[in-house]
Amino acid sequence: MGLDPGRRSIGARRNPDSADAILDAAEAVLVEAGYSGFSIEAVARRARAGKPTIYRWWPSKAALLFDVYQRLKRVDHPDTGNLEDDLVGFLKSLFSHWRETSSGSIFRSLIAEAQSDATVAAVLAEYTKGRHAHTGQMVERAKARGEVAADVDATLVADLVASFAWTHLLTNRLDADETTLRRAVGYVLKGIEADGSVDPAAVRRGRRRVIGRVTG
Amino acid sequence: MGLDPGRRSIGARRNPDSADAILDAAEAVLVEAGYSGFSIEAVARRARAGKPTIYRWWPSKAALLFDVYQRLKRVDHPDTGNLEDDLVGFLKSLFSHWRETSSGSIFRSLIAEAQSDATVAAVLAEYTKGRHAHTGQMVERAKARGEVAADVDATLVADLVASFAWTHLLTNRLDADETTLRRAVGYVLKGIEADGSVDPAAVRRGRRRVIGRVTG
DNA sequence: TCGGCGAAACGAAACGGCCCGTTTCGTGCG
DNA sequence: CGCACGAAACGGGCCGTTTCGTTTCGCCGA
Repeated sequence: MGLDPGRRSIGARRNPDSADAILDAAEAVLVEAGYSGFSIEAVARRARAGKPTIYRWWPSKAALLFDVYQRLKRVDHPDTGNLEDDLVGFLKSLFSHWRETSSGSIFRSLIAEAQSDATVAAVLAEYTKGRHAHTGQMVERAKARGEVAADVDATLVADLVASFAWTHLLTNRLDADETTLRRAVGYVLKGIEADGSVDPAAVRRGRRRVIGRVTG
Repeated sequence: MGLDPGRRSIGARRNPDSADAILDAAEAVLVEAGYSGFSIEAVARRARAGKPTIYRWWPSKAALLFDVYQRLKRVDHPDTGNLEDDLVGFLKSLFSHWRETSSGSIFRSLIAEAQSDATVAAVLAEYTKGRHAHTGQMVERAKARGEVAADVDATLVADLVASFAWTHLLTNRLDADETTLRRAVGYVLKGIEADGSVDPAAVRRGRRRVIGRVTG
């Protein structure tokens, strides 16, 4: 990960469970006081630990955040044999995971931190790249089934779906119901014209009418 | 907006251009030092102004940020008569606007700030709600043209497109070329099965049946 | 028309408070 | 002994507020 390089290095004699206590405290502080109240000093106070101890194990606030986030393991998403169900299930469980554990707050904080710390941004970029690849596998499986065309950009589809999740996390809209999630995924997979109920002539008419009404 | 309530109130005698100088300084500090270097004291130093002057006019750092952002007017997007072109043009000009002015840095900072300040989050939510409505108008126009079904959720489409823009801003990926933007918009409008030659039977097999679509 | 007065906004400086990241010191344990 | 630890304190920065003396106008009476 690159954010906690020297951790558990060879020379380290011991680390009883103070590290775990610190991670516990960090999570608690983050949940109770929010990102604005999340400081190394606050974590140290809560863990009854010294600041130098924290700095010995984590080089930055973000590294600590990242470790806290990764402690909360995420459920792996089953292969339903159908891309839409795969993606809806993914969003559903991700939303509830973010809502019902402290993961949501922590990940929000990580994204915020990345906006003011380039090294965090780099780590976050690498992490999300991996996540996108993972989500993209759902599309790849659909390709293998012949469900979608082989030239579909799986990463881009993952990007669209993950982007939807990110902004809903960042703007306190994790309460979207399954119908909305399914509709959103449906748009990406089948488009908004999917059932062909639209008069093609009208569409063609609309496309030709390009002139005029510029400034809006 | 609610973030700068007393500004230019009746009793205010004058505000020569110190306010503008402060906004200029704020923008400059943000561009040169980034969000992490953006502090009221730094802005005051740069503007050769006193901190109380800044606090007299803006109640918080975020309010100042918001004013700086709104000073940079955005081009209104022309009606091309075609939804795909409307949305691609929207993304293209938004990306270049974020890339080539300081708007990108500022908006990133606003989003980050919203993660630790609830009042900022509320203002940002209202702002983006309005932006979504604006983007949704493109879909509504397409409905009026008969280009898309009348029961399409215009806000949700706007949400998908804007989410894509947000995450690309937040993860330093504003360099997407027009092909990628067009492909992303194409997925949302026409689905991922539209751009390739795929066996329709296989598609239908994988697809869930859509029932009861109401036509306009 | 003009001069002066006072209110309001200003720049500068300093306040207590919090947090940063680091250093020092005494303790406990292998 | 050697090392990790908790605790305390370091200088530095920014927070939001207060105080102080100055400047800039609007108002009003001469």
